[in-house]
Amino acid sequence: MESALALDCLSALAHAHRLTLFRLLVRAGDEGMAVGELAEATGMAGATLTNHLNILRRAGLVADERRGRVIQCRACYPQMNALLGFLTENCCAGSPGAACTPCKPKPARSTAR
Amino acid sequence: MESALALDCLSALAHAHRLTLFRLLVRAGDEGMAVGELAEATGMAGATLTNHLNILRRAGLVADERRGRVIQCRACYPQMNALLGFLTENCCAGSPGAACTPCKPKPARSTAR
DNA sequence: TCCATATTTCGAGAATAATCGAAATGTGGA
DNA sequence: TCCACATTTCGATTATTCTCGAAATATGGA
Repeated sequence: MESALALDCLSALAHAHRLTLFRLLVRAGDEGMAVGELAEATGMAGATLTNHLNILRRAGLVADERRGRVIQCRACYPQMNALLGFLTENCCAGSPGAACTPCKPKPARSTAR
Repeated sequence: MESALALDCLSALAHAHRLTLFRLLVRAGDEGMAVGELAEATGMAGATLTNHLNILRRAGLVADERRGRVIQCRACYPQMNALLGFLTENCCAGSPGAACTPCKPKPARSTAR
């Protein structure tokens, strides 16, 4: 996966609503869920939902298919796997037995502004 | 990993400069890189760099340690792995032999506004 | 103690993203 | 053909994020 596409994927997932949508679809499996079902599950306004779905679609993380009047969405597992591969690429390079020491998130003092 | 932390991690990585920084650190291995080295490698202004590093630190993706006057940063592999685990959690649930059909990113017609 | 170096915080302006009502589009059925 | 339903696009407003100069803080050495 190219860096630009990885960035699209990460940006797509880096939003509470979109992460929720994506996870709903991941759990829904191959059958997926209709846009209307997603609207009902999340309580989002139609336009807002479409906006978020478009972002996920452009990133290749969600695919859809029209079934009559309904549009059925599903998660694109391969794209997600490609993203994971991109992130771990060259991981621990140069440090053979890399310690991979755990570290905790900082308590956030003045939040990046 | 909790959803809120995953969101922090994804948001942290969902920015070209921060993704570049993180990947530089991933490749640098356990030894990591000094803030000054990162500044030189990326050409970012000091304040901008600190801002981005803070975001990565708060997400727990980057840790650092002072060595004299220099602050040495390194990628936190375990946090990254936890993020990957979060994303694949419940993957393909409900669809035993899930097709995982590939799908291409949409060509982006009117870009989500 | 005083200075040079490394990095962070502050503060403000510019750019980008999120939200939603209303109007437009596409589809199936009467 | 005409209508109801599902979803998307348009347009404008509000909120958030990015960026960077300048000032502040921390450290080691003279």
